[in-house]
This record gives sequence, C-alpha cells and structure tokens, in this order.
Amino acid sequence: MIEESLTLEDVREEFVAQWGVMGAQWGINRTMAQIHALLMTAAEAMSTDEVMEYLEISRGNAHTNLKDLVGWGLIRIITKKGERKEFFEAEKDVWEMFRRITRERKRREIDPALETLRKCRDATKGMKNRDAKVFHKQISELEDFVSFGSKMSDRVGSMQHGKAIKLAMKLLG
Amino acid sequence: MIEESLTLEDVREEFVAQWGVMGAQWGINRTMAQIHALLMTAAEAMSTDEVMEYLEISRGNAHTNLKDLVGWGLIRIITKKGERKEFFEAEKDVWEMFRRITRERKRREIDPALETLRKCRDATKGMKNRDAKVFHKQISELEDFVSFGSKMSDRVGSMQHGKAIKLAMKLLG
DNA sequence: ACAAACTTTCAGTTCTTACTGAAAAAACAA
DNA sequence: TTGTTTTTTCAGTAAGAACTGAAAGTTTGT
Repeated sequence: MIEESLTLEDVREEFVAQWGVMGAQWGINRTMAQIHALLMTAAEAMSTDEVMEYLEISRGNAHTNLKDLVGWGLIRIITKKGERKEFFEAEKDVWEMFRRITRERKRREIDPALETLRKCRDATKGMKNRDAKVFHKQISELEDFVSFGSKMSDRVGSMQHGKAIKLAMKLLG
Repeated sequence: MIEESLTLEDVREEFVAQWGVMGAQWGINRTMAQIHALLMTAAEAMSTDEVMEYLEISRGNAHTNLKDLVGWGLIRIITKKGERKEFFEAEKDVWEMFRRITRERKRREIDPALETLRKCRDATKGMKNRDAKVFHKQISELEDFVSFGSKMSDRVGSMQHGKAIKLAMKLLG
C-alpha cells in the first residue's frame, strides 16, 4: 500500500495544508492557521527562521502571523539560554485552545455585533409603522439569541475541562 | 438628540452594513451577509431587482448570492400569483437560522476536517520516533475534541427551541 | 412559433487582502 | 561605542475573491 511509505513529514505537510484551508473558511488568514498547525504538532519550540523555512514564506509574513498568534493566546514566546532569538511554542491543550479562541472571537466580533444590535433595537423602539415593527421584532429576537449564546459561552469557557466533559456527557447520554 | 431623527431606513442601512462586516469576519462573503440581513428584516419577500436596487449591486452578484443563501437554507423562493418573477423570503426564526447555519458548516467544513484528522492519525499510528509520537498524540486529541463537539452540535441542533432553552437555563442557572 | 419576462452564466475587471524583501529600529555583546 | 544579531515596519507587489454587465438560456403567455 502507498500509505505505508508515507513519512511523518508527508503527513504533517498534509495536515498543515488542510488546517490552512480550514482556517481560511473560518475567516482566519491561511498562513496564520498553517503556522498554528505547525507549532501545535511540533515536538520543540521553533524560531521564526525555522517557520519561514518550513512554510517557505518571507520573514515579514512569518513575523506578523506569529505575533498575531501570540495575540490570540494560541502560542507563546520562549527564550532558550545561550540563544538570542525568540522561539515559539503552541498551547497544546485542546480545551484551552478552544477557550482562547472562543474568548477572543467573542471580544473581537460578538461584543461589537451585540452593540450594533442594541443600538438598532433602541433606535426603532417607539416606531409605529409595520416595517419598523417587523424590523424591531427581528432585531430584538436576534439580540436576545446572541446575548444568550454569549453568556453560555462565558459559562462553558470558565469550566474546567473535566467538568465540561461531564456536562456534555449528560447532554449526549 | 440626533438619534431621534433617524428613520427606519437609516437604522436598517446601518444594520445591513454591520452584518456584512461581521459576515466577512466569519468567512462569509460580505454581500451574502448583507442580503441576508436585508431579507431577515424585510416585512415582505423581495425580488432580485429590489435587492439589487437596495444594495446597489449587479444582477449577477445579487443572483449568485441569493441562490447561495437558498443553498444554506437561510432564505426560500416565493412565487406570487400574477407575478412571473421569483421573490425571496428569509427564515426569521433565530433558532432555526442557527440550526441551519450549524448544520451546513458542519457538513461543509467540520466533516472534511475530521476526515483529514482521521487520516493523519491513522497514518502515524505505528510510528516510533519522538516527533511522530508527539504529532500522533496531538492529532488524536484534536480529533477527539472536534468529533465530540460535532456530536454535541448534532444533539443540540435536533432539539426544539424550547427544550434547548430549558437545558441552557439549567446550565446558566 | 414568436416575443417578452425573467434567470443563469461567465469573461473580463475591480477590489481587497496577503505577502515580499529590504530598510529601519531595537536589543545585545564585546 | 561599535559591530552583530534579531525584530519590526512598511512601500510596493502579487494573489485571490468578489463583482459587473452583457450575452445566452429558459420559461411563460399569446
């Protein structure tokens, strides 16, 4: 079988590429997702140069995306004694990863959206004509739903992994 | 106050624009998100020409995105007697909206990702060196997590709105 | 069968985002 | 201080995604 002759590096390359595609579908820049995939599955922290070499990208690109990933809390900077340069290491715990992604997306995207919804609801509060009433009702329902979901995600995100799993099990069982 | 002089159309325009920005951040084409916002808050079903006029976009653009939204199950085609053209009407129930978006994203993005993870896990199953073991472990944990989340979303998505709310309340309370 | 009303497609263009590479800035060592 | 290593910035470019407009296709009515 062909699969038997695949090396780790073949498989890893495939994984990194696919994670990049998936990231793009979720509104995350492809390179950023690829770097994340790379570091997540790395045995050791990697330097900017190593990332550049592996993905065949420029220094500027590697730098920007590494720093963005640090901003998301998905990787952290490591220094090694005797080495002057920075190394990067990924958060490997999937539950922690999930929590950080959720928290950031909420902060960056959900909260502003809620603010817009609130404004739109308020601005149409007293309007009497049919169009305005339809609009107001829909916006209100959206706001309630999103705000509810947001609270849920806070709640779940503040749980320990084990606790969340137990809860989920009850849900699934 | 300035807000007092805002008309419904001002507010609606703001909402449509913001929903477009938000869509873009989530990997959805801006026009598609705007059309969705527009139809979601419309009192009556709208024709392609009305959408084109409101958003000032071309026929081709309007057509493609309307049909994509139909594909997502977020809007449906309506015919009016005496009228030859198609009208489009949005699903207004937010819970139903959520279910359809979740179901589609799962089908289009999560399932293929799971398939990749499964392949990568299998391909590295027997490998003995450290790098491969680290890779295999991380991929396995990711797969377990994503597959678990996927099952959860099926479960929640198959609930009636009321039931889901009750469950969520227990979670929050 | 013809024409009008409407929908669909797509080649070419525009717009946006991401990326490169090199220069500037910063950090550090001697 | 001066040279060396590393990080950061950013103007210009490339790649990709989205959009336009017009032509081709389809449906419907007479």
